[in-house]
Amino acid sequence: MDKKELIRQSAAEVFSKEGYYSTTVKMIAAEANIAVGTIYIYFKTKEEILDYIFDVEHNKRIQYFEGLQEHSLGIIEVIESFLDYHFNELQENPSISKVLVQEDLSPLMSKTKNMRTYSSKLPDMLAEMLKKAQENGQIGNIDAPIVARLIFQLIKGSVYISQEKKEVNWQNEVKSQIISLITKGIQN
Amino acid sequence: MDKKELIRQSAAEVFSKEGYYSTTVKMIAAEANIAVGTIYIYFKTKEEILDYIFDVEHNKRIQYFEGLQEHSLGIIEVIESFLDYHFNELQENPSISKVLVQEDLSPLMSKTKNMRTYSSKLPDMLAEMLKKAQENGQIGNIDAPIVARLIFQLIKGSVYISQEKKEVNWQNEVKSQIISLITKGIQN
Amino acid sequence: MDKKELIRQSAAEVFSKEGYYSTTVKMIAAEANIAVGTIYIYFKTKEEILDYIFDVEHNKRIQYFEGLQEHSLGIIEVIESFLDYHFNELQENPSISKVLVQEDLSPLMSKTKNMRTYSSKLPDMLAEMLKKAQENGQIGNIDAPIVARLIFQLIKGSVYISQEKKEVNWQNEVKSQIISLITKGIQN
Amino acid sequence: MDKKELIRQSAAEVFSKEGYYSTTVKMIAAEANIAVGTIYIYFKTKEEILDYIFDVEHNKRIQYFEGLQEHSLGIIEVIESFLDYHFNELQENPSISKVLVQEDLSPLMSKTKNMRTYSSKLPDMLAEMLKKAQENGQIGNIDAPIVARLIFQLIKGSVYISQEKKEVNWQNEVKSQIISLITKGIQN
DNA sequence: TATGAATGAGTTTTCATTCAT
DNA sequence: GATGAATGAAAACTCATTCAT
Repeated sequence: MDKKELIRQSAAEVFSKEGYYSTTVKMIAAEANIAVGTIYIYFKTKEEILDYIFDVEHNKRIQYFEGLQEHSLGIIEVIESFLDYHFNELQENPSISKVLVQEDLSPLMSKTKNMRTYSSKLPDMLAEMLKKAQENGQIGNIDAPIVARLIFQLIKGSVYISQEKKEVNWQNEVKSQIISLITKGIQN
Repeated sequence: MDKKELIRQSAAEVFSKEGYYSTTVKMIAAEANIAVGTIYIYFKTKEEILDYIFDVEHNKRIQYFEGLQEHSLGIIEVIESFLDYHFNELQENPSISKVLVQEDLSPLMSKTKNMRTYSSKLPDMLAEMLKKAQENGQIGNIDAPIVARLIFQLIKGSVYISQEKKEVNWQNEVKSQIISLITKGIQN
Repeated sequence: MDKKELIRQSAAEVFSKEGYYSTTVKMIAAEANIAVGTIYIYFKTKEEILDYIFDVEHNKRIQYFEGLQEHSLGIIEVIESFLDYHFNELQENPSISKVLVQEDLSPLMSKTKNMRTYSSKLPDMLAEMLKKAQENGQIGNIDAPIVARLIFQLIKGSVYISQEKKEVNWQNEVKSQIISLITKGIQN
Repeated sequence: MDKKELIRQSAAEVFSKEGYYSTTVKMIAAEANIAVGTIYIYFKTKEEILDYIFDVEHNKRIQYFEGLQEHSLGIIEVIESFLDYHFNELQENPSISKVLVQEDLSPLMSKTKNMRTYSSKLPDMLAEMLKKAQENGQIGNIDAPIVARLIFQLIKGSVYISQEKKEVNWQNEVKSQIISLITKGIQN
């Protein structure tokens, strides 16, 4: 397997369990079954690993989002689709999702470029879509940029809420409640 | 002024600017104009300071919440009141609010007992109120515990969204959009 | 004893035995019987310790030199005096003298500011004195700046030559040969 | 070109710019356009490369010196010849000369055998010649071993002095001042 | 021979915590 | 109680050296 990829996944695994700051590079190396030095062949600093995790995941989401736009779906369906994607990822890659949410929610914590860049790109894309839906009369009179951000807060928050109970039913319930809240919330 | 209180506020100030892990005890001492050693008279560890910040703030909020219950307000008014309280705090004590949200959102990150305890207490209280409102027919058919949690995610998220622009108008707009989203979202 | 002074001397001791690069901060701490961390209270980096050693020693020499100028001595006496001072230091503080010479001779090695600044100041002062002596007809037709530098090379070199044999007689002989070489060398 | 020779020159190039300790084996490999592993086919350790540079250069000088002896020149001419050789090398192979002088001047720094061996061999040969010249009455009453060493200090020092200005004139002036200083210095 | 990814011991530096004053 | 110098464990990161290809 590609070493960089191995490191990315191992790092996410440990970050999600311990948090970025409590994770040592040695831990990541142990998780990946490689030597510390090897990590530094692929990444200049520990922070760069976190950056890379964001890079990859955000790009995946942005691409997914862009893909959605081509299908001329209603705004509700778009949000629903994205939530599906999100919950799917959460189940398949719980560690990476957790890292993504965890660190993204503390923008004050890290000064990394990537994190800042991405953390507004996705909401901005959604805002754009909300605006169009508004012009089409699909949804009510809302402040698109703010509501877009609120929606992402709900999506991110779902990671924590999901964690409280492990049952699949709970996760589905969380998703359906978010959908319901948003659907009704953006109507006129 | 009470030393413990001085430390709490100074710590919150620095935590909010630098994040918990990047803050050194020396920085807190400098901010408080006292010696490092003094901090260790009032707190056993650095983590205990963070704990204490949570302790105080959560208690304030819980008390405020309990106070609200006595006034037999409608659920929407309760939420609105709490949001008022929250945004007021955000303006008066931006640093403490930021710390509260920042570190609370990463339950995975810190192993502190207090934080875990509190982070579900407030949602549980709100869930209780939502349930009653539901029984009264005030609101629609929702999953109270989940929705309560989602509402708190929105409140927490508002700290970040508020930060994007400094204007008071923006803050008011954020608040009103949250209210609107929730109000419509929990109707039948 | 002053801690900074203790560190300076301990560092010089180890540097002189092992060389700057082969010396670890742990070694310095061990030599000084203190903890590594203590060193970092007084110095920001390992390099700063070297810098400080230079700072102190060069300043001593510059002051000594300036003191000599007030006594309106002949140029030969000045050089002789400085050599006396130099050999005296060499005997009393062999480690510091060695470090001084060792690292000063490798200007390419360290990019430190102090070292560069000082390493030409002393020769420049001597050049000035040589020039005046020349104008007075005390000495012959030489290129003052170059000869000043050559004289310092001889002085520095004497540290190594002195090391070959430990006998005091050898050291005296080295000194007297340097004096003789210079005295005759700068005559007409 | 011979690989070992290529490595020697590339290493000298980098050593002269960065100093021995700040040079990594990777840098040498990059300079030579070969792989790190290749270096370890020809040299067992990094130190051995430095050793080899000394080896080659000292041998060149010793051979040159031995060649001089066959021409039954006067001592002054011998020194002058050697200086010519030295300054010529300095212009043609500045990097190697710098390394030679830089690292050789710190016998305390490296524990290498070769360096120690050579650093006294050349002075010893010169001392021998001085002694004979003394017996012939060519020069005055000096301490041959010491003066021989002082002469080499001047030669080595010239590398640094030469560096201060790039003009050829300056280099010539340095050489002529050294000759003059020695010539007059060893007369009776 | 030649390669360069992998190794891990060893380095500098930081910082929570202690304790003599 | 208050101080802040001292501590040393632990962190991030480096780099000479090895070895499978």
